Amino acid sequence: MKKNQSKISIKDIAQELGLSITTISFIINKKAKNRISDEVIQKVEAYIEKVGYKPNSAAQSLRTGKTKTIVFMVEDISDPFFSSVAKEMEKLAFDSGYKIIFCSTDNKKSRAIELISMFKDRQVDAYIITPPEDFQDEIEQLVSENQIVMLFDRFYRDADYNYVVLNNYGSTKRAVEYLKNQGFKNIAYVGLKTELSTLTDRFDGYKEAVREANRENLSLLISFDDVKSEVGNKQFEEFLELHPEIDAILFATNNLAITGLKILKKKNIQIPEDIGVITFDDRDLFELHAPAITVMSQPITSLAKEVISGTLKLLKRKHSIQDKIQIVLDGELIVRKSS
Amino acid sequence: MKKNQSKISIKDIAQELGLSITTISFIINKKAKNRISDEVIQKVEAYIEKVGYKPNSAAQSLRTGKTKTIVFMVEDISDPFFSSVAKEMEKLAFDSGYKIIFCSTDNKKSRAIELISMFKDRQVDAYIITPPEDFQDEIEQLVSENQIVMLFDRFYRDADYNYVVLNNYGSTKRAVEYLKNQGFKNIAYVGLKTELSTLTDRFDGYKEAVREANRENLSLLISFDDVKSEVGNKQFEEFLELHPEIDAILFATNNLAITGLKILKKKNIQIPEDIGVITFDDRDLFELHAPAITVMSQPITSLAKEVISGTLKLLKRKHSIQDKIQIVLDGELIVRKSS
DNA sequence: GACAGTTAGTAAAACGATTTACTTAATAAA
DNA sequence: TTTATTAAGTAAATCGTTTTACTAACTGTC
Repeated sequence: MKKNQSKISIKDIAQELGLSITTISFIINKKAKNRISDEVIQKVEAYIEKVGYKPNSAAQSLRTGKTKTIVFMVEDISDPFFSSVAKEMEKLAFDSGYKIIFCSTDNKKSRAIELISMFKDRQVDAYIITPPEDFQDEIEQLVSENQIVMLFDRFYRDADYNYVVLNNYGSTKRAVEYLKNQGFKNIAYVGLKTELSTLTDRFDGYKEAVREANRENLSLLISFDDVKSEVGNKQFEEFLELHPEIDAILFATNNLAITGLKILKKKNIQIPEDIGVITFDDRDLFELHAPAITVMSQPITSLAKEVISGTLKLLKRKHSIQDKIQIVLDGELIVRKSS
Repeated sequence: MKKNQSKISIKDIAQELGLSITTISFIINKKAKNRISDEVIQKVEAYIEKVGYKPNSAAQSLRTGKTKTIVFMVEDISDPFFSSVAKEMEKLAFDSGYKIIFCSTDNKKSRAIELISMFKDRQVDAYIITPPEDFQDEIEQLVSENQIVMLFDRFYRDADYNYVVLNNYGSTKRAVEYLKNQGFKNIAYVGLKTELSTLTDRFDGYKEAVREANRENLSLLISFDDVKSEVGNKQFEEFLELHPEIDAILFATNNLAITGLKILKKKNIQIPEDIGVITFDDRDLFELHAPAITVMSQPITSLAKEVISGTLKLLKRKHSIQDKIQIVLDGELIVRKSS
């Protein structure tokens, strides 16, 4: 009674109740209707409840080929945006009986390949991926192997995959137009030097907005690795010196904004008097900042909801040759003191 | 060649090479020495490499009872402290062939119980847990079922479990002493109303430090649910009004500090001229704040390293009746302008 | 040349579920 | 009474590993 209690299997239940394994299995899987009498069903269910039986998931996986596990391959799980989404996703998935495994690529292609290879061969039912740069071949490969793949945060405009992303183009355009309406004339864009759709779309939105306003394109693109380094700082400082006419800046990511705000503070530039500021992604830091920073915020909860419900929908499908799930959500402008 | 390629098993390899399943398995598991000829070993390894065979983990789990999975049950995965630790942990664990499943309890006992029940019965090799309040019985239960349990961030002083925690008592004491040495006289403590060791130890450290300095205990404890609400704001404001003598505040968590800084700003209290500030946990927000905030920072990387290496050590043990793994790390004081 | 000892390998029983293809008894239809 | 139909349940194969307990051939020793 001490050591043996460790595990109770379907077989034990069958033996105890004088039934066959098949019968128990049918009942557990709700396939007992028109096969097994209500009386027996009740008896078995009561017994299962009583002893707290839980099926062994390894055995289930082996037999069915499904693991009830979803991988969420993210750029960086310690980034507040991704970790907030992750938290919401986790909850929704768990309630549907799925576990989520998170992993960070740091936007490194090699790391991402490594991770996918770890999960290959059916250890996982679906992949939710924020692909690093130059990753379309790997996505294509995964899809061609009939894996379920959902892209998140970034996607490939020319290819037909499942995705949930922000309307980066439109949201950026709206942000620039807001700045314009506030009376700012020379609006600069500080973004990342990358081919990720998230950032190229934001840049395109900016360019279109300034074009429509007959204004000059004043932009600085910093490479991903330099954002938090001295190199990035220097580039930003030089950019400011080169363009004294700038009276507002749109930062394309929260990390860029943090770097930028440090420099602005250092140079004693007043916000919003000297330069107005707006940035992507809300963080409590921006609310607390002096002055509080206007942001284009991503709808975390809705994004998470769409990603999970979409992925679960894909998991339920019999044939993969159906319409793709493609969701685009708008950002929300939260106006504060900085612009 | 198209559909059948889906999976390749040990059996296929055995057949293809005219060997037995056993032989292949031995070679894969490095148990072939003194059993199988080098020639055969080489041939098999080459073939495995060539076809890119990966063992089916469900079958392995079923047979061995191990899932190569660790659960990290955390208070809130979207909290920067926990998500930073999570990221480091994930990396270390993955490199040892373990997957990590994260989940958030929101410090709710009921949610934690729910989650544990989901993972019960060997779906998981080990639990890393930041227990919510009043959770010792559940931990005890888990341990008594011979599950591997590692407590993180908080622990039970009177019970003998595995844990990795910060030296909260000593770190807080040091922080107070630093304030004292900086010339602050009336040092207040703003903490959480909770029995979690993390917070009680910090409070104890504070009390001891002011006692040694023959100073008054000026403290406010806010309950967890009120921190980000109006109730919390009001309590803090009243506290300040009640104690105009306060010239420095130690915040016990970053969330408390954020709330507090908002109020201080609203009341136009100058930092550090009117009141000096120091808080637990470093966040980029504190560095960027005007003025930059002095913090008692937790050694994220070391904490993650200790947790994972400790857990892996436990996983390797044959007998659970060995010494517990109990690690206590010191915080690092990062001095900035606020004190 | 008989015996033990080593070397190189294999057969087969698990692990715990799911599922197909039965059996048997009772009922309804002809 | 015979036959077809339905209801209620079960036997056994299978998923892909790991591992125990073997066999068979060879080597060396006395």
